[in-house]
Formats: sequence, C-alpha cells, structure tokens
Amino acid sequence: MKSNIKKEKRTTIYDIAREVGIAPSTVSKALNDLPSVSNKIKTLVKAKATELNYKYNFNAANLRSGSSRTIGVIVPKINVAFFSDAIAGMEEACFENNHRLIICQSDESYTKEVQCVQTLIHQNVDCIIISLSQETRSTVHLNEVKKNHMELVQFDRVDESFESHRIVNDNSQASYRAVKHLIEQGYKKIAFFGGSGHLAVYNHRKQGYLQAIKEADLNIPYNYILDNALKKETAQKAAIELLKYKDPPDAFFTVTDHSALGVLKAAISLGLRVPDQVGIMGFSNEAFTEFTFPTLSSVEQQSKNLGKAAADVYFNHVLTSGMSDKDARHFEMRVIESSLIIRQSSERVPTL
Amino acid sequence: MKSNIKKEKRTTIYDIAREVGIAPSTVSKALNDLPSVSNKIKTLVKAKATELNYKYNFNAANLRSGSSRTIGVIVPKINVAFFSDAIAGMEEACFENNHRLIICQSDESYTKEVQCVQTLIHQNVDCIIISLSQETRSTVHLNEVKKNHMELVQFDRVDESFESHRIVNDNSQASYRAVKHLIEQGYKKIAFFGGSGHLAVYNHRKQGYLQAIKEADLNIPYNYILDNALKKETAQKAAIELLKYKDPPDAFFTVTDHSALGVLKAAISLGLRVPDQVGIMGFSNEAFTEFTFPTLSSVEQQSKNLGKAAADVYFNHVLTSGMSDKDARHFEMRVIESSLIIRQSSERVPTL
DNA sequence: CTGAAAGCGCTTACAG
DNA sequence: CTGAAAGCGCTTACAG
Repeated sequence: MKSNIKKEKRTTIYDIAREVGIAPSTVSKALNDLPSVSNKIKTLVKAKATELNYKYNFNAANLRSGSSRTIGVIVPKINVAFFSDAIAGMEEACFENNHRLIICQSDESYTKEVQCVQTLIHQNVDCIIISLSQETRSTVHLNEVKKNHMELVQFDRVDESFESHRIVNDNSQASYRAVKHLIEQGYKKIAFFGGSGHLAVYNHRKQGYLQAIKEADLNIPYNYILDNALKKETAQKAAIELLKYKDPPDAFFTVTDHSALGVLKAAISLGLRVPDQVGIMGFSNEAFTEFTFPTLSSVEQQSKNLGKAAADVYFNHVLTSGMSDKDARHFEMRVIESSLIIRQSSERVPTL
Repeated sequence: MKSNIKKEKRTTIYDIAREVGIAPSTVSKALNDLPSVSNKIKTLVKAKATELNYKYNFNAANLRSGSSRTIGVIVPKINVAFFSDAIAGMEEACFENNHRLIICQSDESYTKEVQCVQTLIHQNVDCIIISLSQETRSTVHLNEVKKNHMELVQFDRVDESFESHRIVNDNSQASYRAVKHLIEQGYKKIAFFGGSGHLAVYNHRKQGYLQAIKEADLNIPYNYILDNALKKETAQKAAIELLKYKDPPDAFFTVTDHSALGVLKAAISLGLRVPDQVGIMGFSNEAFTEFTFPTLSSVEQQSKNLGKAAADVYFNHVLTSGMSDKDARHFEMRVIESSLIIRQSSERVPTL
C-alpha cells in the first residue's frame, strides 16, 4: 500500500452538472456568463461551484477553444525601471480584459531572446509583445511568431524593417527638446553619447540631437559625437578624455542615464562643477537620477502608458476587429510623448 | 465568403505519425525521448517534426498528464533588485529542469496578492514560490494553494507560522555583523530604522542589531530605535529629528537602502559629514548604493542564489522524492548567507 | 520496441 | 433557454 491518501480528483463541470441536475454544457455556459443561460441557473451553478471549490481548468478550455487568453512579453531586463513600469501597464490592460501576462527576459542576449520566443509559442500565447535585446540584429525569430498565427507587437526597441504593430517613444523629438534645453541654459559645446547604430531608438535620439545643434548653428567638433557609450564605465572614460581635451565640451547629452552617471563621475573626478562648468542630461528617468549629487536631468518616457498602449493595440485593434485577413491588414504605429525632467545637473543659475 | 485564407491547422503528432508511417503514441514517446523507443524512430520523428514546423501543445499535454511543468512566482515588486535577481535565479533552475516560470507581482498589496494566487491556481502551476507583500497579515490564501495540491515555497518575506518550505537570508546574523562593523569603526551611538513588526525579516534584522548593541554594552536611548521607517521620505524626516536631538546618534543602521538614502539626505541637509560625523549602513545592496555620494555601505543578500535555492527545493526535494504522503512530510528550511559591502558611508579613516 | 484505445476537462455548433 | 455529442492534441496504462 504505497499511499492510501489518494489525491482526490478536482471538481469539474460534470460534478456541478450532476449536483445541480442539469447538463455539463449548460454549466459551462453559465460559468462563462453566456446570455443564452437563465439567471436562475447561473446563480445556482455559481453557488455550487464555490461550494465544491471548483477551479476553472485553463488547459482544457484553451485546448478546446484554441485561444489561451494569454499575452507573452519579452523584455531585455525586468529590473530596468523603464521595462518594469511598461510591464505594469501591460498587466493593467490584461487585467481589464481578463487576460494573463507571461513575462520573459532576454537578458540582452539574442540567443535567450530566441528561446523566449520559442517558450511563448509553446505556451500558445495569443500575442507576443517584444522589445529587442541589444544583441539582436536579425529578426528571423519574429517570423516564427507570424508563422504560428500569433499577433506581434514591438515596443521601444523595435526593428522598423519588420512589419508589425509598433509602439515607441518620440525619441527624436524628446532628444531635440532636451538639447534645446541645454542650449537655453547657455551651453554651447554639447557632446553626444549614443548607442549602437543598429537600434532605431538610439538613431532617433541622435537625430534629435543633431537637429537641435543644427538649428542653433553650433560648432561641434566631430569627436564630441560618440556611439556605443551606453554604460557608465565607457561613458566615464570617454568623458574624462573629452574633458581633458584642449577644447572640452561644456555639456553632455547621453541616451541613457547610466551614461549620464558616468559623465557625472568623470566631471567630479576632474574637479569640475556640475552644472556650472559641465551640464548633463540623461535619458529614461531611472530611479537613481534623483539620488545622485547633483541630481540628474533626464527624459521621462511615460513607460507605464507605453506598456498599456502596447497591450491595448492587441485588445482594441486586433481582438475587436476579429480575424481580419492578414494581408490587407494595416499595422498600428503609436508614438508616446515623453517629457523633460529638469534637475540640478542641467539647470544653471543665471550668472553666465 | 468571409475569409478564403483559412487559418491552416497546426501540425499534430497525428500528422507526423501519418507521414512517418507509425502510430501517434509512438510519435509522442519519441518526441519525449522515452527509452522505450528506438533511436532510429526518434531520429525520423524529430526530423519530420522540424520539417512540418511542429509545435508541442502544452495545453493538451498538461490537460492529459495533470502536470503543467510550470512554477509560478509571486513577488511584491519586480523592479526591486533583490526580487529581479531572485527571479533570475529561479529562471536558471527552471531552465535546467525544463520547466517554465510565470511571474506575478502583488505590488505590495494584499488584495493583488490574493488575485495572483488565484491566477496561478487557474494556470494550474505545479508549485508556487512566494514572498509576501508588506500588507499581508493573513495567510488564508496560502491554504488555497495546499487545497489545490500545489507545492508552496516561501522565500525572504515569509510567514513563519505557516507551514511550508522556506528560504531566507541570515537576516539576524547579517545585521549583527553590520552593526559590529559600525562599532569597530568607532561609532557608539547607533540608531536603528526598521520595518513593520509583523514581517519576520524585519524582526530578525532588529534582533541582530540588538544583539550587537548588547554585546558591546552600548547605551542607546529608546528613541534611537524606530520601526516603520522603510521609505526614503519617512527615514529622512525621522533622521533629521534625531540628528537635531540634544543627544544625536553618530550612526544609523537601516533595514533597507531606501531608508539609508533618506538618512544620507538628512545628514547632508544638516551639513553633517558622512562618514566622519555620521555613519550609515543600509540593507539589500540596491544598485543606487554605488551611485550616491558618498557611496552607501549595505548588505548583499545573494539574491540570485536565494532564488535558485527556492526553485531547487521544488526540483530536488519535492519532485525527486515523489508523491510522499503529505502529512508525514518535512519542510525544507534553508538559510542563505549574506555578506557586508563596505563603502564610503561607514568607513572612517582612522583619525578618531 | 510498437500500437490501439481511452480519457484529461472543457467548448461549440447543432438540434430542440 | 437547455442539452447531446463531438473533438481540441496530447499521454498512459495495457497488450503484444
């Protein structure tokens, strides 16, 4: 006798049907609140369900109906404020629409991103929302999603050449305004620390910088403009070099806050006063920007709204419109406006 | 003619069976690498599966087998370094054991935590790993997990009165060592900023503080010891009050880094030099502790290991031992050792 | 080592 | 408004 405590079977709609004295199909309809069932029966069924501790079996329902009522999201890092806030927005939308959200992180690795896609396909999610990893240069894995008849929404770090719904920030506009702000504060020699060229987000931020510079007709030496300076350490090194240069910048616009932090450390280490001698403006409004001394100016990306918008593309546009024929379908393209957060690092007291 | 592009059916094991010329049950076994199938057939089946773009259907398999090969984790906040690192550890363990991980966040709300539990039960996960929200004072919802025959592992913020596996930090020991470090640096009037008393983690951290104080035979006024000062703002206010007190503390041990940050701001705002006049030591080693000026000392909790250990309790202990009869079963209780990270805020140059 | 058959717990046309 | 019946795509004893 290996075990006499046999795992009692879970309650099914058949148990409820038997107890209430109706057909299982009617129980199913009652539990799903279909209009074709009388309220009397609905009440009866629901009461009995609670009484018997009935738990809806998603696996069975999904297998039968072919839909999982589940969205999968793939982000590079869940512990980056921008992404975790975006996820919070998606969760909100999912909750409102009675869907579930499965979160995967690619850890900025292409290989892991491909694995995430496979996992979500296996889970049979209805829709995949993705923000690409730094490493990702090919989007063949996204074709897999289409092949499996799942909806695809790209957000933030998107591949513009891959056709799908896209939700992004107004990167170029935001950067333009950020640099304009620096110019208004009297900075004239503004350096730019960007990201790798294959990601559209960083390209757009660079465009915004260049536009502002051009409009103000500023003279910027070529070596002020740097790509691939996303990380604190890289930025710090690069900033030190520039600041020691015979003709040093008087301000930095960086496409991440980590990069801005590196610049701040560089300035402090050289005994330069921020914002008097060096102005700094980052991007993303990470939590730590409030904690540094001086505090760091940055761009707030409305990440939660952006996440909600991404999920809502699925709920409002795709789900409601029904199974439109894919070929003729148009893809949603939404831009979420960001705003400048001016803190100490870029605000000069009007003495200069 | 509503749509002539009919959604082609997905490939099933029946399709593979037909093409290879064997029985569906054999295909299933081949795909699952069961030893009872010849290598020749396995090779054939797998090749055909790839060729037909076959995707394993979890819903069907789970429905049939009764197991979902899925673990659900509930954390208060995914964007807190401690939790996101712990999740990374769980993901690693899940990947090694061919399981999936579903992440839910309670957002520090009891109501949402209950919802998360319901969601995961509906998803039919095999095991729930949970760290309780700040608000949680009752654990009736955890009984639901047991009722549904799912394994339960508590980690970090655990309810010690609820029987389950538990993985925690050496909170008391770590705090003891942290305070001892402050004492060795010559601080004599060490204040304590704690959390709410109903959570065991914070109680243990307080115990460690008290023990170190007692051993060193320090005289601490009662008002140096504060509960419910987890947040930056609360801590900042409280610290200002204490530092203006006729007999002010010369150091603070706080149970979170946010609290430590509040103290740092308070000290700076009063023109006090850290660490010369005021020593500060936090807890959790949040990313921003490196970014402040001066940098903050803290306790590193090995969060990734802790997360991995939590998942491994399920894989090694529960899964391997089979369906042991629940009543006689013992619960795992593991303690992960943390280490001190000494930074500028607590290290006095030996001049005092 | 291979296969025939039953069944996991739902949903969904269809009939009444 | 209610119900009978088929089927979603697997797995798992069981027989050979």
